[in-house]
Amino acid sequence: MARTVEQNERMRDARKESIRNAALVQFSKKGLFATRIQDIARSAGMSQGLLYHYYPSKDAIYVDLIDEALDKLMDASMFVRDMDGTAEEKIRFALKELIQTIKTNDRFVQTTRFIAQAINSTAIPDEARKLLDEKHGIPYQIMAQVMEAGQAEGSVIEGDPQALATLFWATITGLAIQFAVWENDCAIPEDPIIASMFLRRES
Amino acid sequence: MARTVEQNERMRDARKESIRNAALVQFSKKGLFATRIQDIARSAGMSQGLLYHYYPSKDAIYVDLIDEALDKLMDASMFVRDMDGTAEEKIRFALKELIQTIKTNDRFVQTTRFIAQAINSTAIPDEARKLLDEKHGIPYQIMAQVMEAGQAEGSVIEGDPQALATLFWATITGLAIQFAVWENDCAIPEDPIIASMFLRRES
DNA sequence: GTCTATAACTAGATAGAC
DNA sequence: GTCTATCTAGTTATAGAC
Repeated sequence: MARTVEQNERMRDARKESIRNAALVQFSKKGLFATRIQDIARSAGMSQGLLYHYYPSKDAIYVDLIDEALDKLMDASMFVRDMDGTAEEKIRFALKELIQTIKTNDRFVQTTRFIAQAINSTAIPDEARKLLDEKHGIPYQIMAQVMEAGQAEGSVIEGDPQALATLFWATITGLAIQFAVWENDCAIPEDPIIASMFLRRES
Repeated sequence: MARTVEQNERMRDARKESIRNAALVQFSKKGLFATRIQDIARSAGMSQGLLYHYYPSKDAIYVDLIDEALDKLMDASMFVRDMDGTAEEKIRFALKELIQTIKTNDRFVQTTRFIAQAINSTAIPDEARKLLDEKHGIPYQIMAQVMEAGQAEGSVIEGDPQALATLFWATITGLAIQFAVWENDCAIPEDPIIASMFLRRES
């Protein structure tokens, strides 16, 4: 009996994940309000009514997705911060990975687009706003720390580390949106070009 | 009598503009769907019913705003392209102006935020999509031309001019969104830092 | 021109059959 | 668990009084 219960749990989780997958695609393209609960249900292969057996409301799906997305972003930032190597290496590595991911990973692009929309909108659930306020600054702070370390080691240009971190993430976000919208019809720049913004010239 | 008619026309235009102003603020914060026609009417100091004497629908306001915004963006781009000076000077000038405008001009930031939302959404009126498809590429093309000229004159780094133009606008858009969201609580980088992405080092 | 009241519609959420 | 049918709230757009 215990096994069946456990299996049911797994089935239920899988179903919830397929709802989240469908919702992420819709939300990232259209935002919270323009996405109808019916669109999500259809796209997840179930009726509208059934969706409510897994999530109590549209907002709840949205909040779940925001939470997941922010956690991934934080984890990636912390990975970069804690990796071995110089600050310059960290910056180069992060940019290379991020640009590569933009080019190849649909899910990442959807997530970035989704977060960009959420940040850029005041019309999101209170709980989502709370999570954004709590967590979204962390990748900025981490990147500011890396920039500061780079300045100490002499590889990063002078200037406010916060401003450099803002520039870093603004550029990545901007590129991810461009790519999401224009798909293959969009020339993505090479990552060393972006890195050259932050790094001192070597002779 | 002709005078009164003319005055009425002016009054009417002024009223329409106050509607557009109110709508731009709302749309830029919340997007098309989450903005209620009542919000716009209230913010423009009139009843919901009266608004329909000036605009036939919410979509019509939206399309008017998109058209206006894209035209301004195009004009600014063409101004930069047609100004005197080297490509390097044009790039430096454009970045300086754009960053300055982000810092001081609320209307510009709202407009950028509005366009960013429109581009990043599939849920906009068909006519707005048509205008975006027609006009939004033009600033990119113009900037690509400037980058190419800069490569010819030796001031701009090597690489696909299209990709450099994408990077240029992605960075500006990203920064405008950041600033719109975090207002004063956001360190905006100096424009020469951004320029250094595109320009060769001088010894 | 301006407002209030309302019609028509959409979409989120629920109920109940299977 | 799953669906269809329904309730209900909220919003766009219109009608009609002043």
